[in-house]
Amino acid sequence: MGSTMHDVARLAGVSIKTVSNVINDYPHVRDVTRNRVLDAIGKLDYRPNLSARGLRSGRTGFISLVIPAVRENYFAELAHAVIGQAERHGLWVMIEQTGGDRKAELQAVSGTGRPHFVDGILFNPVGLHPSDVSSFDRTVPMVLLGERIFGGPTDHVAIENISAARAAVQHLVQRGRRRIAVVGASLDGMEEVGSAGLRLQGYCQALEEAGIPLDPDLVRPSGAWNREAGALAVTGMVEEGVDFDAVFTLNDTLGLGALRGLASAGISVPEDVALIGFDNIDETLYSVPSMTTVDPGRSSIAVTAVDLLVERISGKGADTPPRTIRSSFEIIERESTGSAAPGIGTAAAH
Amino acid sequence: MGSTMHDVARLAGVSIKTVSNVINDYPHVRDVTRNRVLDAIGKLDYRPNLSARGLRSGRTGFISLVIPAVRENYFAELAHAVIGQAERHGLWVMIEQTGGDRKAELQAVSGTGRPHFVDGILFNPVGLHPSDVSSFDRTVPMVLLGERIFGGPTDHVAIENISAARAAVQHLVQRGRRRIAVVGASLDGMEEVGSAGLRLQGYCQALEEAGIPLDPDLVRPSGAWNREAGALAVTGMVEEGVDFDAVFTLNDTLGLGALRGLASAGISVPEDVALIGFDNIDETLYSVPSMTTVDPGRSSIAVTAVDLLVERISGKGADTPPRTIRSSFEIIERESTGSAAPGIGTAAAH
DNA sequence: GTGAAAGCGCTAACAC
DNA sequence: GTGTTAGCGCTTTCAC
Repeated sequence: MGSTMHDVARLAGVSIKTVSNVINDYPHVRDVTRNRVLDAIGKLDYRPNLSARGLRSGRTGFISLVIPAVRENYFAELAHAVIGQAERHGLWVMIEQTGGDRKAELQAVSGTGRPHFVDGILFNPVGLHPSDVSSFDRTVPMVLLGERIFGGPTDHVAIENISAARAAVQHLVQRGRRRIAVVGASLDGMEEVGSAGLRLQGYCQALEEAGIPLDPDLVRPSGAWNREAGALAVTGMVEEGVDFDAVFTLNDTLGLGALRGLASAGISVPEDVALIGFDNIDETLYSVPSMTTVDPGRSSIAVTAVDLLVERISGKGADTPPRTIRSSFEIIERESTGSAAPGIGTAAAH
Repeated sequence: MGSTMHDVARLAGVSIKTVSNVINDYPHVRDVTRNRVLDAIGKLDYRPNLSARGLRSGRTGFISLVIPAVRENYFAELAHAVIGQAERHGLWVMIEQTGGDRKAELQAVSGTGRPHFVDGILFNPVGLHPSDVSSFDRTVPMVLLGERIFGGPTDHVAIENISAARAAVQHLVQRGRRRIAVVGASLDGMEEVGSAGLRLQGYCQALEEAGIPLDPDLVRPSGAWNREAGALAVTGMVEEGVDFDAVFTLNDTLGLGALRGLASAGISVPEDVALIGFDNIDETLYSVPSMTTVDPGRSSIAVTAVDLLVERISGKGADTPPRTIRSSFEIIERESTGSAAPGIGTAAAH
């Protein structure tokens, strides 16, 4: 083990309290004393023991970020933003992965079985039912990200899934597309309040507004939201001879896979088929063709969420009722919906 | 605060020691007693306080993974693998980002100023000099990942940068390419032992073996190893009228950017220019065209590294000298170097 | 097989 | 402005 406060105090010829004062930036310490202490700290290579501090103060300086998987780009970028903002508040972030599984999410967030450790939780649910809010851990502050789970006991930074998805489809409609496929959800799941259900609702609303009838053949479920599923969804449509001139993938990763699938099928984007994604992950800028997508305001989500959490942790506004902040989205137009005449290729073959 | 061991002990009608025994799976506890304790734990929703446990036992159950940025796909995938393997040993992982900056890396890993907390450190250096090993924190077990920094005081899971890079270039040579550009390093930095320098050495060796003279115009430095830099590097060559029929990007992200840049320039891959990357990140499978790359054996690196670290933490083999494990690499051939006649396009214009 | 008690390193009253 | 001291919740040695 390393040296302790006592060692530092002894070497500096002061009491342990003074050492503590210096470390915690307590203002009323004379410069001479402070320097003596800092000297001793340097000499001994002293580092505070976080366990002891946590035990005593009830604060550990850690928050946890509960997400499906860092490996998914959207969450990697979210984590990046969260870590950065947390650092500004002097907080460390530990990442807890759930795999998007409802049970694992409940486990992570109900606190059951989880040792008591973090000062707060940032939670991006994916598989949860709205009724699950009742089993949230109430003993530690929590902020919800992403989904809109209304009436929960916690603060919530919500993505405007429905209106953002509607805007995405409107973007395609405005470019003359009529046979717009959606990848990543099934009509059965539309009642659900996860991203899938909500974004699908937005899709339906946009079609209705444009007077385009809903064609079930164009609604393509996909198990996971990964590249493989995206590729399979579009090649599936091609094999089945489904006629389509545009694709709205419910996230960018599906979109990147779809782009890949379309290329394999010899379908050119955006000439034959236009494509729009959702998330604005880094890669969409560098795909071939670059991908039009919906930016859900990820970095502002991270900043807002961390700030809300810090406020709750600090106890300020303990009596403030749960707040819901809606993040603002934006369509980022790139090549995959750019220019060119719509509806040739597979669509023309119809 | 939640309930403590005392509460559980009182409710179960046993002593605090017995509760501790149950929690820590101490074998000699009667089933009746154990069940009574477990009941009480359930009723009180008791969760052990990790700070207290850490303070008392000297173990926190956390290891830290020090990487440039989760946001970079390679590291996101590495983190994923590490978290999974750590879980198997009952360890949590906290991610520390350095931005690839030498100072930040030293800071993260020298321990100076960092509170004493984790049981072990997994460190993937990127900007470090070999001499920096002297300032490593020796008070906590550490395993180095990736670079080959010889003679350090720690275990080390090394990527075979030189031979893997040589194999990548050989792969291009075998497909008839002669004007092979390399993106991501400069000849000035070849003496350095970072990934860039080592991989560049492999490039040079392969050329020499193939009897291809080194053309400085084909060695393209790039500040960062991101998509943008990859795109700029290839468009830069096109604008300068440099003749090339293949590109070796020192990582996949550069490669994805290069693919994008080549597409923008109207150069087709692999017909005009073949491309090979390094890392085998998920996306290379779904890029258009799919990307040939070097798989450095990431998941086995993660498993090996965590296992080595756990061994050091547990104190087993405390007298074992530092070990270096070399991970085995593999060329994953995909479309970007597949088929087709080499050296047309820009190369033919030469 | 279970209990009593010491103490890990720190923070925060409270004295002075 | 600095020192004394109690105790956070747990593990662990040692009795019994």
